[in-house]
Amino acid sequence: MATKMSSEMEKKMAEFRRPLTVGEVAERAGVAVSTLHFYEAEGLITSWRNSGNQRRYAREVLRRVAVIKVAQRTGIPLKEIREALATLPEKRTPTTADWKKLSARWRGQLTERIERLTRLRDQLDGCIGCGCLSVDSCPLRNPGDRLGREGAGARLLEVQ
Amino acid sequence: MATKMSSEMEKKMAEFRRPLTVGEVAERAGVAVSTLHFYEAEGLITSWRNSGNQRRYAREVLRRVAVIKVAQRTGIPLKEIREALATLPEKRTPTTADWKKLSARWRGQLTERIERLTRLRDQLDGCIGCGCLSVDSCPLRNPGDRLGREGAGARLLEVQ
DNA sequence: CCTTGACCTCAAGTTTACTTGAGGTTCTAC
DNA sequence: GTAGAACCTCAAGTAAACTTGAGGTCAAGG
Repeated sequence: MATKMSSEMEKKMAEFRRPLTVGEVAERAGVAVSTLHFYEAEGLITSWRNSGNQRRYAREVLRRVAVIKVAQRTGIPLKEIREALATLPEKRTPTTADWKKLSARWRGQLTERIERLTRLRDQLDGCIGCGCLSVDSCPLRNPGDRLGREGAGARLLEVQ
Repeated sequence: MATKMSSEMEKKMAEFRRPLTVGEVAERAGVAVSTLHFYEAEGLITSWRNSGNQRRYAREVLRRVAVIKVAQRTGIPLKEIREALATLPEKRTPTTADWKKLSARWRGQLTERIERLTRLRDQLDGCIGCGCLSVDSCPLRNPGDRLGREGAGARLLEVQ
């Protein structure tokens, strides 16, 4: 009984397993076909070819592309994304735990970015108050009260 | 008595008024000389030339460059920065109020960016919880519960 | 005076993340 | 079996924000 199923059901399962074409992946993932070509060339995703040299994708690629997009939105460059993705197992389909690791890693970076921007906004608030961005007294100009003798005003800001 | 001053004092005032060379501006502003050339070509800063065709800058340029850097850190492209700077009065040296307007404008954009990133982080948190980034159920994949019929999953995210 | 460091211009190169185009092949549906 | 959509490769283009390089001028100190 458990091994029996309707031919309808079989069809659906076959459909679910069917590999995807670039066009399908592009549409479902919301990216251009050329982007998928590009990601493949950059080693971010993989595919195999059918007899006519056309790309075929496992459904997993959809999640991968989604992850790439999310990571990008957090401001992470593709290079780093590729490195992070490289930590995923190649043999088996990545598990929940695998994806969790990536999420956690990026969450940290995202938090850092948010904090940096928030600090900047607070300082900008102060500067609205004082109307300044003054060369001598503005925290945006002179973080940590270094009075720019070394002429590193703006640069120090970037580092912080 | 009020009109008298030592020659030392006079020297200092003269020094303070003295226009700056590119090299000086570069060092004090913490940017490369080539960057200043570039900013000038882009209409972000201005200078005049001495008899030997070398650039000379008013001290005000230091504040301008600082403002540019701050704006950039909030993620605003040079194009927009140029437009914002163009609202400053050309005749007189910008006042506190003038700079305030810019700060306020950018503060808004900065806040928006922070909020966007924070939302993203919250969603990522959810996804760490569910370990997913699942095609069907993850808010990062399907914002606003649109189930991607239109295949606009990831793209919609960008817009939001 | 003369050297040396600071400047000058203009063109071209760099990085990131893709897109566009040309020229040609494959697939699908009628 | 044929039209038209979808696919292929490879080179080149794009945008942002600068940097680098070549070839030449200017200025300040000894």
